[in-house]
Amino acid sequence: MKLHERLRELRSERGQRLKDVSEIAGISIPYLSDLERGRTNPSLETLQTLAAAYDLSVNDLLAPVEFYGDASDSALPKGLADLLADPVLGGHITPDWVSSLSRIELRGKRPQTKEDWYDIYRNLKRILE
Amino acid sequence: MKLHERLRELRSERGQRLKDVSEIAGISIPYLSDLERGRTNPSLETLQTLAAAYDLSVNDLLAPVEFYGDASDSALPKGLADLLADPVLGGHITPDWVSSLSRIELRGKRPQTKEDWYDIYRNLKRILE
DNA sequence: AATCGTTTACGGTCAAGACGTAAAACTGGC
DNA sequence: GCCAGTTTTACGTCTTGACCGTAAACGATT
Repeated sequence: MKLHERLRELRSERGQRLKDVSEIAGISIPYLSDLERGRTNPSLETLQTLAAAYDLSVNDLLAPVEFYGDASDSALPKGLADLLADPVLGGHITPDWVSSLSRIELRGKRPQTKEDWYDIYRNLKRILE
Repeated sequence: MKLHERLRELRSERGQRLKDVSEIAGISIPYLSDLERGRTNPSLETLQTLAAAYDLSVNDLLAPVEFYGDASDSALPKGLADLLADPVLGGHITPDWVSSLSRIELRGKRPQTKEDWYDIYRNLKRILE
């Protein structure tokens, strides 16, 4: 997901108009429109005021955004790829689950084996679906 | 922690010189120095190349950085905040775990109750630690 | 002190962030 | 259909500040 898509998502999620966010954030309407269409990028300072307008931290605002060369989306975690390749255990796992699972990590550490991934998958599935 | 402190931290952690990072990232030495002293802020694009130079995602680079008006607590998923407030179940959960758990979602959906969060936490902890 | 390696200070430039105005694209009512 | 009102987009302009090059300052070693 690109940054400008994220920005539009946040606003439409809340059912706000450009005018509303513009007034809250103190940013002009045309510029907001430009940002949401990817015509230009916000400075870090503008990012902060936008995050504040949506009551988010900058980190949370950026969390779903894939930057070019992001380590996480270039390759699947090792064991997860194995799980997906396993027709019986992982053959039916959908792409949204893959992207959800791919984000799991603690200080750069991740599950290693396909069994571990499967275990996590089943546990999350039980709770989230 | 300010962004410029974070940048200096990353470089000194790795024992690199301005020259080293400069060559890896393709950024001039004086400008790197400026960034690390807070004389100027990087553009989002420069942030990405810096994150790549340190082999981090942009989110991980920014994770310890406190922006003005950070509202990270308000962005915590509902039940997760409850879990953290629970002294016996969640009192000992560390910040890196919180940020790790916060990323869990499927198509915008997340665990709702503190019991669900705790269940996931224990399951992940067993595998990741 | 002199030389070498590293970091900082300082100006200049030019891309692009941000805005204002105005046109375009909806939306609903008549 | 047409028209009024609202919301979004296109475009031109200004101005800030990101980024660089050069040179000076700092430090260590001999």
